[in-house]
Amino acid sequence: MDTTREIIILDFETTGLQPGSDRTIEVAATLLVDRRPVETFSQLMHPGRPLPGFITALTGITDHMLRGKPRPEQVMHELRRFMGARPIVAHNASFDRRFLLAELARAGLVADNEFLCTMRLARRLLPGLPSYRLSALVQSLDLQLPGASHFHRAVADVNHTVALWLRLHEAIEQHTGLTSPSVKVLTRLMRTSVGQTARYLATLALAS
DNA sequence: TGCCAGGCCCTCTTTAGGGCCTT
Repeated sequence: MDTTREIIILDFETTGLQPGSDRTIEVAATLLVDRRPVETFSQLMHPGRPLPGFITALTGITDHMLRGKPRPEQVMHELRRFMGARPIVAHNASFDRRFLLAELARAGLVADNEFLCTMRLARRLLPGLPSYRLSALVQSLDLQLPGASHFHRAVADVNHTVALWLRLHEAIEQHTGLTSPSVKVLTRLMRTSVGQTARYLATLALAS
């Protein structure tokens, strides 16, 4: 699927950093059609163990909030249907990709969706910023959203990632004239070294 | 028992090391 006309913006909250031993506790996924949010899937999940104190402090999610919630492997079936084969966008996408594949595998599912990373794209399209963590980008690019100020909750982080995704499209259009870059172009851009980005964007501008 | 990721990115680099980013 080489078009970004329909795309999924994804974010997981988890019990830690290791997909092999940690579990997902919250997911949010927003379907964008022609860059407009159409539908959001979100769900808290019970990881089957008490939350580390650090995670409760980071996310605000408590054991009490997860009581009675479905296990991740139950939620993955619904998430898989919601995402379909659409490309997936996430901030530091390798993290969410590894957790998605691990939880899908526990549910007996697989996925081969393309992944696009707003952090890697931002480093190339918006160079010179002091930090590329999501909260810092939201602040430095003035992307704050009403009612979505709590970072490290899945829906809020997805909403901020949507805003960043749209801002990155503005930058691509400014540099190249492309209004709807393909997955292939965005993947190539992500894999271009930071130092070679200007050259690649110039190539795209000439071709468009 | 003790320890615990993975991958990108920069630079005082490439026979490497450390910081960043995700939770």
